[in-house]
Amino acid sequence: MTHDAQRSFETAWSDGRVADLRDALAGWYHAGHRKLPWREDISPYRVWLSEIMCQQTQVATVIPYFHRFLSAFPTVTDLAAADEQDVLALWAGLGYYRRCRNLHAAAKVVANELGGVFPGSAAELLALPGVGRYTAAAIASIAFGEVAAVLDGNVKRVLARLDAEDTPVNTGPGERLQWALAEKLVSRDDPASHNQAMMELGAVVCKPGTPDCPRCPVSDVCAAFAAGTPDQYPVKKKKKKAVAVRGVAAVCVDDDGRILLARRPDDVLLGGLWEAPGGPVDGSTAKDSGGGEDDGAGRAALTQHLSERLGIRDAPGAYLGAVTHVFSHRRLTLDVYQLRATKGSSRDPLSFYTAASWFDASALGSQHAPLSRLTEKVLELASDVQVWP
DNA sequence: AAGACGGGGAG
DNA sequence: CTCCCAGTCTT
Repeated sequence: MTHDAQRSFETAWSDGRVADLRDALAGWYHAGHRKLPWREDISPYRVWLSEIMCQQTQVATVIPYFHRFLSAFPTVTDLAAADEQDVLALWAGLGYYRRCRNLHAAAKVVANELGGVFPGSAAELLALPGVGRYTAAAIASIAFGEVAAVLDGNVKRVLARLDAEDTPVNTGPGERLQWALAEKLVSRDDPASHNQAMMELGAVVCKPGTPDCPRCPVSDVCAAFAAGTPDQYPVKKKKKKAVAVRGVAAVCVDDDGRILLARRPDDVLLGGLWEAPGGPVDGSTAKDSGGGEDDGAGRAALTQHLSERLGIRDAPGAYLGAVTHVFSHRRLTLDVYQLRATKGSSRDPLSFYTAASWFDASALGSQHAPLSRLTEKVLELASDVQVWP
């Protein structure tokens, strides 16, 4: 932060204002808060699992996944011993699949190198894969009572409004300013409740758009409320829009109703998941990359991908239609073709996929093959046009 | 500093 | 449509 920002920051947060904030926040939180599964039977394992799942994911989305994981893997040792494909299959649909592989890797570290006991400090937790500054502080404070501040999307919004901060929160200077303020404000007596209260406040009162200031316990120490401009915070630098891209995929079903799927490599989009084989169509880099129709470019790209990636040299058959899917940084139009089953087409070494296998199409969900929502859309399209019964 | 990385909910 | 969500990692 700049020297001026540092000085105004110190001036703005007198000991009295800090104490008022902590007390009002604690009183509000203890008077009633959401009952969340990971707030009961607190253990490092449960807190860690919930924090990883909650990264960039809404609480309501996480809850059913949290229950399924705990049921399948009651302890970190159980998780460490599981097959990674089975862990991914339970994670399927939650997104950001790197989180899942990091989760599994961290479980192995804890189980195999640390005797099944989680590190007891934020500094040590930070060394686990998938655990950054936020998550390390969350686990350390909630599970171990360490005085370590958290800064997530909720807290950023709360702090930006408390200080009417004009520095964009999604920039280096803005982040440094906010971490410093969060560390200054965190309660020395009960950091676990303080951190959860800050996030709870952001989630249920100090919401994006129009906050519910009349119900806010800390409005009397809030600069944005005093100025009547809470809706103007947090200030953010605009993100770039997702660019449109085009792809092709083949639905290949044999006479026994089994479908050919291939597993994507780890270090790519949707890494480790299975899909109907295909790949990108290198179109013009113009705004509209085309797609959504049966054309020569799509057929040529699919023919090449099937040959290079799987050693399949048959040409695509009927055009089944298109599915669209939006990622955070890509807007994909995927053209789907049928492919005549070619049993025993000898397979060259896989160049992109890490595996290829036939799956019983009527029981895909129970075969431990993790599928993305995109692939589910492809299978749904094929089912709609009755590629298989 | 900027981009990659999913999917769904809310307005 | 847009924005956002109990962020982390790589380049």
